[in-house]
Amino acid sequence: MDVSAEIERAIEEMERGELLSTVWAAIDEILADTSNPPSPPLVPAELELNTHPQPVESQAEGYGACIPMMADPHMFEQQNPLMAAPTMYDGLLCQGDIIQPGHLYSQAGAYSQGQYLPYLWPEADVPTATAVSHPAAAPQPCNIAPVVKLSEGQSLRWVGVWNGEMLYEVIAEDHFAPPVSTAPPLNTSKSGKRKCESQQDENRPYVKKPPNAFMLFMKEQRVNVEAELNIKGIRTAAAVNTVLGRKWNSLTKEEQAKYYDKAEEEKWLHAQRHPGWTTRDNYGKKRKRQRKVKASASNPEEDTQQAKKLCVTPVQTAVMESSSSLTEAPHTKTRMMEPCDLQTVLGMEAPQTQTVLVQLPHTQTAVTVPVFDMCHLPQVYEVSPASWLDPPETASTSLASPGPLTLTQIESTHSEDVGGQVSPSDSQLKPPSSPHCTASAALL
DNA sequence: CATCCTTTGAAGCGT
DNA sequence: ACGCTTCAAAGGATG
Repeated sequence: MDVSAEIERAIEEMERGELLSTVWAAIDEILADTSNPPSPPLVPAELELNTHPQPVESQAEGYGACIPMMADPHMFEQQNPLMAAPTMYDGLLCQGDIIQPGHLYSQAGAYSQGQYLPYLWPEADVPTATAVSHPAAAPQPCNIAPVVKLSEGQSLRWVGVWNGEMLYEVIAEDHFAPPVSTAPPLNTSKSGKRKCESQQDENRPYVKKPPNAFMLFMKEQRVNVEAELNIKGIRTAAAVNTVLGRKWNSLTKEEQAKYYDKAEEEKWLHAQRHPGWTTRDNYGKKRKRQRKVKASASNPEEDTQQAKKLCVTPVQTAVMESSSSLTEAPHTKTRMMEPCDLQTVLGMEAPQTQTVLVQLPHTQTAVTVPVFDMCHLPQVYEVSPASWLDPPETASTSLASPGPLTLTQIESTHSEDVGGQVSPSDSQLKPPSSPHCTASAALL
């Protein structure tokens, strides 16, 4: 017997409010199974969500290094084309006051030098319109990390993205102390040198710049060029790079565009993994020998101070991801996050997960209230766009024609899967290229 | 062992 | 705004 079909049929016969209650009851039930102490009361259908800026304390580092939610309430007022359609998350989380991925990104804004990357949460001085446009048409997040209030004394706090999915932690309101990150340094370069000076001071990894288009091209073509040059007895990297530079310049715009797109994608991912990071953090850390000698000779202590100053950004983990019609945005593709990245985000081992797909009525996309229980068998709920289950539609028709409400128990995945880079998003229900917006929650 | 060399592009920095 | 500097990758060469 197909359990999913049975559930779907039962759901179709239910009233909406009853259904929502049932959904949340199911969620709560799993929470109760996986949490200790017991889960809070059932969340009412009129789920209260707090999208206003939430002061987050004790998050300067580690797992809790969630973004400072210093947001501007007006950010949610920014119009996104997606929002012209029926609200995503309608009913469950929307009602005009819920997490709306489309609102997590602002539309307008220039990506200018010296400002912030699209996905950054500057510490204090960001005006409302700091949002940046992703050159590759990615949506832009606003400077908000919403806190979803689940019920009395319990909320979801966004902690980052894992495998392209939003991760939330379930937080008790009296339990805001985040675990200390055990994430290993991200610098996996074989040399291990050139770490940020302040890393040792603040135990923070040196985050390298994302590669630009040419770097990606070099990476891809290096082997070929090396093979060619090796025949001639030329093996120095400098010589190879010279050839690669010529090859790059001989490419057509269309050929180069592929690498520019990829670079934008890499940049976006990089910012997802390292919110708050800018190239400024590395600036001056890798000086030429001459400069370094000069600097250290002049005032080494000042250098150290400068290094500290340059690397003040905490490891922030909150990243939002949009979805829907922005199917061409690089970030909408299915991605694998290394276990160590998950550690960076969550500050702990990749959890075992159980996934539930919830498709909401009158919605084209639904919200996720997935839960990671780090102590027991974690539960992950995944709410996916209706398009995952329905035949392909255009974005507009999909928005205009809400799909049926379904609640599907998908499957359980285990930490081995995560370690093997199989994530909740790898559910067979989801076409890899489908737009999606999901969230996960860590239950602490 | 740290840095140079060599390329292009992105971004920081100083003027 | 403009120009210069730094850093991304690579690995042999150099100090």
